[in-house]
Amino acid sequence: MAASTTTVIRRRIVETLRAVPAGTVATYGQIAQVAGWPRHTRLVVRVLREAAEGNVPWFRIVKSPGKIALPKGSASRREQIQRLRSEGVLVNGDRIDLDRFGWRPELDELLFRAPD
DNA sequence: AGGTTGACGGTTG
DNA sequence: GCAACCGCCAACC
Repeated sequence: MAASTTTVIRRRIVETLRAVPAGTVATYGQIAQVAGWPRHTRLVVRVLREAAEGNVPWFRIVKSPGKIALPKGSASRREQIQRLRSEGVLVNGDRIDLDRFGWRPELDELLFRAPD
């Protein structure tokens, strides 16, 4: 059976989400870009909402300025902050310093590269 | 088929 | 720094 294009894109997005290491955060746009579909950030949002149950680290995804996207006062927002802190990510109010905790896929490559 | 809806993002004032 | 505005695109009326 032929998979629709969006299904393929969603699969790539899920793969990318799973690649975000613990102790780091990625932005919605970043996930879309790394997945290879840079204009599909809104699809990332959808996938995230649906996969809140799946084995996807939904709590490691934040807005581009490093701010928590979930509505203030929501239980899910508190859960996200708690989960992030529990793996060592510093959360000041609703912001995270991306320079320190932002995911850098390039660095992951270094880890897997054979030493010179 | 056409309008609305978002856990968004870059740009602008 | 922030908020409004527009561009984006699949899902859902």
